Amino acid sequence: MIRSLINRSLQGHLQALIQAGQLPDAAYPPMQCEAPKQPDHGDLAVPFALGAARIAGMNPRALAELLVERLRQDPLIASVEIAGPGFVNLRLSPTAYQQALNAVLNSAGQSVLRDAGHFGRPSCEKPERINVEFVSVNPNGPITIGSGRGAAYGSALCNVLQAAGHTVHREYYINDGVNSEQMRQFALSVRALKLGTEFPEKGYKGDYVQAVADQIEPQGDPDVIWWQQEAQALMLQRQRRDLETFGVAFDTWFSEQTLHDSGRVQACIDELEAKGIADRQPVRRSLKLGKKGVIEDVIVEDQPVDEDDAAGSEPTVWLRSTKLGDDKDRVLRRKDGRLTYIAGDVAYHDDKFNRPANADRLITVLGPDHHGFIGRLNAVVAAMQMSFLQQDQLEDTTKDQAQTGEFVFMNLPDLGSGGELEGLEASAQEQGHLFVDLDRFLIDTGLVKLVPERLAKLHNAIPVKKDGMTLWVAMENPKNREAIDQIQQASGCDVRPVIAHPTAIENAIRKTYTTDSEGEPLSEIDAKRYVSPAERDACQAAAKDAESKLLVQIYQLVRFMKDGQPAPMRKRDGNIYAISDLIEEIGAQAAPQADREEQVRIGRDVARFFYLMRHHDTTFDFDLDLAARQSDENPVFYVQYAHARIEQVLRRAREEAGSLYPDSNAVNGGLAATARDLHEREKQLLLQVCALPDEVALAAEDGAVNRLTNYAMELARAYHGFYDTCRVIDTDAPEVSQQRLALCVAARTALQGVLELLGVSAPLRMDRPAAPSE
RNA sequence: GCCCCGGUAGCUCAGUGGAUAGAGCAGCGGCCUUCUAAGCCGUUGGUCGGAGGUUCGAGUCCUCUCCGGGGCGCCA
Repeated sequence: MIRSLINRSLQGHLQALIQAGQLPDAAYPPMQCEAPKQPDHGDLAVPFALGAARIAGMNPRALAELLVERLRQDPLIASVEIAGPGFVNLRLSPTAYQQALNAVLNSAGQSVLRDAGHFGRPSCEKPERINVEFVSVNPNGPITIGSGRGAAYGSALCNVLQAAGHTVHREYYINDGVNSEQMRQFALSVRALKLGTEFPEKGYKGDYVQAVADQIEPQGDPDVIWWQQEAQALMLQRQRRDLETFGVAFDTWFSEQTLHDSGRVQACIDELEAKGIADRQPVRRSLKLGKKGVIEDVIVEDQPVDEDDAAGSEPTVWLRSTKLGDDKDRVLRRKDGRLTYIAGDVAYHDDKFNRPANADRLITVLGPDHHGFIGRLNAVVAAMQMSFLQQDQLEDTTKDQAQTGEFVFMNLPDLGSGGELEGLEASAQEQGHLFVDLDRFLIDTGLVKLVPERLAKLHNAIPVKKDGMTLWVAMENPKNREAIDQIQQASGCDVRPVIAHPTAIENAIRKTYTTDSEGEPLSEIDAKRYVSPAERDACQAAAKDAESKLLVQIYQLVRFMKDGQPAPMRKRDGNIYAISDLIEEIGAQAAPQADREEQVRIGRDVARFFYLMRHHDTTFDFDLDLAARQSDENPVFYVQYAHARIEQVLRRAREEAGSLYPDSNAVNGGLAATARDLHEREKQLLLQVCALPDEVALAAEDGAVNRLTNYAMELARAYHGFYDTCRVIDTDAPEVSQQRLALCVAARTALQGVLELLGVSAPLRMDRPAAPSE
């Protein structure tokens, strides 16, 4: 935040130098400052001259000289010097610190999650609606300490994305499909325990199964499905409660079975077949991958057609996911008619994109055992988003289109601005086609791509005539009634929505109005999985597009360590280690004297913080002994203690020196009134406080939530250092005292902010642990 | 066979292409009659697994390689 203040100023200086002709006008990298590694290098360092020297054709030090000359006049900067090969090191003026501090104080008492004006929220260049799915385990057991990592990571990721300015939807997918074998086994286990019938061979054991059985009261003799639904409902209840205790809440608990019940799954399979991306050919393709995912070969295996089955059953329906980059084709419907898990996934992802408040982007958080899912999920999204293929027809279209003269075009925002679009418009009009500019209709053009009638006809849509004209609208989301009505009203035409992949249509248009070749012919390997170059291009475009719409975040394994040894994931009594057990154990050991509620709070704080300490895509050892230790080594307490210390100081200030600290407004005003050179520790603390929005932005950018635990520790360190050196409450020096109180409030604001994002509490006080008796 | 992750101080790990690679713990030595010592300060400790390459500059990017951890091969 303080950096963006300076960065703005730096950019201004750069522009001024260019305008004054002191620097050649060229494409320089942005001039930005960074935190120097060594404190004696100043408050901030600007490495700009190093990178820009070559572009400007000057040596770095000479360029740095130019900068220094201007920077000396900047009121935010106290001193400047050139160091090393061409670094410009800055020391900030009291004014700069003051401005920064006041900006932070304005956020005191606010929530970084809910208050958009909070200083810790970076400015978001492109706010998106993001659906984040996480945890999503089968409802046949409690949330384990393994999935605990996904729960902690997913929930913190959501917080970070939200603070970064996005609209986040937290979602849990319930794998409650009635034809799931695992769930059937679970139901049978519960029934056996309840009725004393024979226990299934692959049954589920453990106290929690018994607990579920105890709660079920069967009337009459219900079937297995009934048992399954009862059992999973109860298990889900437990999961939900445990997750809540762990500080994890969802906006939507989405049931897989509802997709089957409503027929959506079957409808999606039909749609995929109509598109030509799924079929019933008795073959399966798989990709032979070499290093770096290069496709070395496509293996086509014939699938046996069993004569005996032929009578009553239908052929297997295959999703040709190899066309979309997955390493093998996937079964959507088995020949006995059962729908596969992936078939449900197709409908589920389709649903996520087609809700009233649909998502721009999906993030799915999965565990290490789901690593192989990335390719198939991407294929699933690509398949549903892509246009109807029917390869031979598509080829046809591109050849014949130019002669039909039956096009209606609408503005195609994806084609970009300027010449290219105007060129298309001109050539369309030359040939007597109508070009409709959506901007004139004031419609959200992001929803609408374009309308080539003949192409649309091939997409199985039915024409409607009005004044001899039909408007075919190719949309990414053809179920958006609101948008369709809007277009209908604005254009005065009948509107037919068509689902179509924008890139495929864009290519078709290009081919019609340019003399470009029809693309590279199929390579020998590609000929084994694609019918035509057009199909290849459409599939690859769809797969690439899917990659930008679905981000799969895989978190790596956690190893729990006890006494320096890996601890088993089961407890001694054979029960699964649940996240609730972990919370209770840590709480009980770390605070044996506290009441239960307090122990749960402590257990949750420690567990969450520990899970989040390492990058999610890295295996890490969860040190159970350290987690349960109530000492200086435990980083959670180190951070929380900093907050408790601040609270203590502020309490004391109110009690003992009320004149210094009548209310927070006075602290604010008192600070603005005075300017003095800050103590080195004060500067370090304030700089650290001001780094919060930068950290949030970086964490949101690549999902690296662990940055914030590091930040929290550094911030706490800065505060502890300040606290030990700088006396806050001092009635003999009221002005300094007030400034330091303000600094405390600022530090508290940042600490509360980062802890809120991590889902860890900020305690008002922490009593010293009793000294171990000798 | 392929994919993902890791290899940095004795241990656990930080380290957006930039200056002399940093913390914590462990070791050693200091600091409580002043806001909570769950704290602070000083100090010891390094061929960043190895080899090439990219460039003004590489722990960071690319290629190859060695050693660990995990995963995948119509089960969801």
